[in-house]
Amino acid sequence: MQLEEAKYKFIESWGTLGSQWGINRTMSQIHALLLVSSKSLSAEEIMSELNISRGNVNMNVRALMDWGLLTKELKSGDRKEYFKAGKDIWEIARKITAERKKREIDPILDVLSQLEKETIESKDKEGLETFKSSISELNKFTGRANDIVSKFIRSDENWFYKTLLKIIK
Amino acid sequence: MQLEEAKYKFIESWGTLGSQWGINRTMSQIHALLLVSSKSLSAEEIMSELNISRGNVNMNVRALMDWGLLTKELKSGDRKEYFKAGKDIWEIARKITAERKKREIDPILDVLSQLEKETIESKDKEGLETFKSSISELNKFTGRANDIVSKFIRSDENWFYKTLLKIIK
DNA sequence: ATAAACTTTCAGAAAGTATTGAAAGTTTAG
DNA sequence: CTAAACTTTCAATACTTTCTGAAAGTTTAT
Repeated sequence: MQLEEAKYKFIESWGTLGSQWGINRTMSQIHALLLVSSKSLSAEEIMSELNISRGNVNMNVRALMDWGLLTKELKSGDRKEYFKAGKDIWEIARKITAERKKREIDPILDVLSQLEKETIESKDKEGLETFKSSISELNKFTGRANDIVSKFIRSDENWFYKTLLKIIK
Repeated sequence: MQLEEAKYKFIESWGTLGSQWGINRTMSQIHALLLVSSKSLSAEEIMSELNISRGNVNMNVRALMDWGLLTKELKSGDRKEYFKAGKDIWEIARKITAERKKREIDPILDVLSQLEKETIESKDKEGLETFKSSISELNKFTGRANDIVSKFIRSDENWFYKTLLKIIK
């Protein structure tokens, strides 16, 4: 298989994965492209590699920089901006996790804790009890999940390996 | 706050969470509704609680049953079908995890392992090396994540608590 | 057997998201 | 200063996903 074909396959799959995760397809594809590329690429090059418009490249490259997954690189004697992806998978994983925690876990935890504090009234005693206990269970679970995730975000690779050993036992 | 209002808030947030996860909003809302409900509900009741159509209820209730999150219940002397959500959060988490692993991790692992086995050719030696090492790192990482997830899916609540203690230390 | 009570299906409509491309904005070299 | 080289923005458009509702299908009681 030729390198170009292999890259294409990978970019394709990574894009699909991203879209299942609520991350836009193009954003994942740009990330994938830069992840397996040995050199940084200009907007122009990304456009032609992925057959997408200038505007689309610009938007998604900015989003990827917000996530901390891409950095700009300026080459001397060239006015173009070049983009480069960090290659450390653990760091990538931590950054994606951090961003997703912020978007997904934090808001639901807010709602759950707020609902748990709230005094809720109802004539339907059984319904009230079910509601309260469901919310309380969910809150407990989500809180724990959040603790693990937070720990992971702050961790280094080494910690992860050690923990992994403990888990797999 | 009245129970109805609290329920509505919860259903709303849960639906939003779901849609960020690539799970359809209505599906998450139906699940949320049944999760905090003390009694099982008919299609009719779900329709009017969530203001959605008969067809929509039917489709999503079936999807939820496929995920193993809902069960049908038949009441004697009544021809309607009633639906009921499992209340055990750990079990819910395991089921959702299993379903997502199947949809998300397994396919990408397939692609990654296939690409890693493949003999890839290119004149661009540096590009080739970067590609191979990225794929290999990703494959290692994804494989490990998969092991943890698989373990979790097969685990019971007890195992989870113990592991959690080890992780948090 | 059949009609009432219910469930399922699915084509078209509506809603939600992503993409384009051209115009506006910015930076830099000379 | 200004023109060329680039980046950013955003309204219009294309694409994707979800939802509706009416028709078709199924089951059950009599």
